Order: sequence, then C-alpha cells, then structure tokens
Amino acid sequence: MQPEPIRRIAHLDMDAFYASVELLRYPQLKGLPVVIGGGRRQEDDLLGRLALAYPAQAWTQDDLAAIPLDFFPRLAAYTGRGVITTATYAARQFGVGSAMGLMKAAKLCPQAILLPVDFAQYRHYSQRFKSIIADIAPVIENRGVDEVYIDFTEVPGGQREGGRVLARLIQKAIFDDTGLTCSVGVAPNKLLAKMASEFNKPHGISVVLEEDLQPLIWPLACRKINGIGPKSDEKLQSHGIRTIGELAAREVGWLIATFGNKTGAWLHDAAWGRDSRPVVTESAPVSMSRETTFERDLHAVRDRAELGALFTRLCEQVAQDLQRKGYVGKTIGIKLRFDDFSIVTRDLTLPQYTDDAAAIRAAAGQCLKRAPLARRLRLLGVRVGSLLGAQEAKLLPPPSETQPHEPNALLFPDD
DNA sequence: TCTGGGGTCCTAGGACCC
DNA sequence: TCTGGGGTCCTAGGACCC
Repeated sequence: MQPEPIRRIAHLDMDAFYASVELLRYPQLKGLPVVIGGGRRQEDDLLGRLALAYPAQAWTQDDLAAIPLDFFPRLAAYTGRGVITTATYAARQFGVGSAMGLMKAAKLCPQAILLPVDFAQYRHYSQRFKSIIADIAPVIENRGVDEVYIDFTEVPGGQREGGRVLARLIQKAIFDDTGLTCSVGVAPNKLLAKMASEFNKPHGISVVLEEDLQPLIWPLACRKINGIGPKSDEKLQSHGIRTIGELAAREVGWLIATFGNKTGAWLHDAAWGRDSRPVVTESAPVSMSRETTFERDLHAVRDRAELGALFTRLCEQVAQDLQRKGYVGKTIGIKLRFDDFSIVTRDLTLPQYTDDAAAIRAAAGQCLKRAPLARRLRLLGVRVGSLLGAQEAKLLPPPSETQPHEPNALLFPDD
C-alpha cells in the first residue's frame, strides 16, 4: 500500500503584476514611483507624443524603452474620477495604493508617473504565466488575472520540502520566460496557502505545515483571512477579537449565535486552519456586466439624451461580450450609483434566454422605470445573469405562449 | 479633489407550488 | 380564534475579492 499523499496546495501571486508588466515595456521607469489607473485619456499615447516631437522618424513599439522620462505624464497633471489600479513599490512608499482616488494620490506623490491600464497586455502575460504553470502542475484554479491556486499533491516532486522545491521550480520557470516575479505559499489547504503567499513578498516562497498554525497564523489579524473584510473585522473587533488566535479561542456555539449558522461555523473552521475546498480547474460564468462612471453626474431628466445613449451602449457591450463568449442569459439587471454614492439595483427575469442587445435594452428599460431617479446619477451599469451556454440553451424547450394561470388550481390544490 | 470595473456568494422576504 | 411546511424562483441589497 502506498501511503496517502499529504495534501499540498499552493497559492501563487504575481508581484505587482500590472506595474511589472509595464516595466517590461518601459524599463526606464525601474525604481521610480509609477501609478497605473485612470485611462480615458488620449494624450497618454506615448508613441503619438514621440511622433509629434520627432516627426521625421517612424516610431514603433520597439522604441518604447527609449522614450525619455519627460514624455511620461505625471500624476500631478491628472484631472478626473479615476482610481489607482496598482502602484510600484517605489510609489507605495508615498502612501499611495490600490483603489485610492488619483486626485488624492496626486497630493501624496505628484511626481509619480501615471500610466493608463492596458488590460490586453496584462491578459497576454496572464495567459503566459498560467500556461507555464500548467506545463508543470496541471491542476490550477484561476483567481483573476494575477493569482492562481495550484494543487501540488499529486505532482511529481510536489511533496519535497513541503512543496518548496516545486514552488521554486515554477517561480524560476515563470521568471525565465517572462522576467516577472511571483510569491508562492504552500500549505495544507487554500485558506492557509493564500495567507502563506503573503509572508515573503516579493519573490518569496513560504511553506506552512499543520504545526505552524499556532506560531505563524494565530498572531495574524483576522483581516488576513480571505473572506473577512472591513465589516466582519469591525464586528469581530467590537467583541474584542483582533487576531486569528483570539478568534480560535471562542466557542463555536458563541460564534454561531453571534454571526449566524454558516458564518459562525466558517469563522471557527478558518481560525483553526481548516478548509476542505478543492482546487477547481473549470467554472462557468454566472453573470456578465458593463458599467461606467460618468465624467460628471447626470440627471435622469435634464441629461436624458446623453444617459439614453450611454445606456444603449452598455447593453450593446454586454450583448457583444455574451455573443463573443457564447453565453445567453435571462435575468437582466441595472445598477445605479447616485451622487451620494448610494447604490440601487433592479432586475427582471425574462421568459427566455437572450444575448440580443435590443432585448437586453428593452428589459433594462423596464428595470429603470422601477428605480428612483430624483438624485443625480454617477454610475450606470447593465448586467445579464442566470447564464447558460448558448449551445445548451438551444436544446431547451420554448417557453409557453400563455401564462398557465388557472384560478381553479389555486382553489383546489392537488394535495 | 473623495471613492473604478468586473465578478461571486449570501441573506431574506414574498410568490408560488405541492 | 387560528392561521403547516417544505422547495424553488424572483428580487434587492450587501459583503467581499481581484
């Protein structure tokens, strides 16, 4: 009998992914504070600016690395509603970071270089590093563009030094191919692996074993648990619970009474490092959406034409996304964010699945009629949910024409 | 000068059904 | 004076994550 292999799960996190990808193209920015975000602005086209300054020369992508620093836009010049998507370590020294408004960041670090987000480029490198991992360890779960979970358990060498050897191999393979660094945590499950990958950033590896729970995990703040956000953390703190160890010390019964059945039991398990979720290699999307924050707040009546055009465009974009990816959906929803930042959603489930822009627009229009529109709007979004693969939807029986609404059925139920 | 965009999952009440 | 009990779908809001 072979001994049962020990479950080893890795969490791999690319270091400052967007910023590092930008540095591959613009190595002259290395070590400088760089902020990525915003991105509505035409004047950010660096090659265009280069061509304006030196019209005699034909500039290509290969010249990006030669663009002088003065050509790069600075944070100080930014006006608008954008936020920081990510920032280099040099920029973070100034206290700027993800999700911070660019205008606020400009006060902290006006000299930082501002680059618009380039998702096509990030997706390209994302696919590349994931395919490198897949060649070495095939059981991978996507967690967005720059993170994955990897099941090391059955991979040859995955058990050596608790997973450290395989982590090192993957790290090196990614770096050799892309020049990008990542941090890896290896642990008995996803929960602990996720925490472990943060221990040695950047370019670190850390291995967590069962017996490390008390010395390494329990001293950490509860907020380090993936799934405990600002609200839950605040509630925990209000009960005097700051660290994971303090959480582990509470009776599971008390946690259930205080946080509800599901959350209470989960909090207890998490604090004790227990998590049996598998690494899921494939998953179907549940919804697709498009939303946009306006340059200025719009009023439903006064800016009706502008709003209507934006609304239609969002519907067309979602429809395109659905068609391109081969999905149809039947729950159409809208999202409104008002000038006071309050959010309202409305949705409507159609009798049949659709990926048609006009059908989505009509249903979304019905939703809009049910929404309060006194306040000025800051954001408008359109969502299609209850998705189904377009091929599977074709096999479905058509919806019945008439509503089967027979009063007798209500008066005389079958049972 | 506040605060993006694209997602997932959970809860909770009401409708509806058996 | 008494009003079940599940299951599923729909809708709205909210927490959280990348």
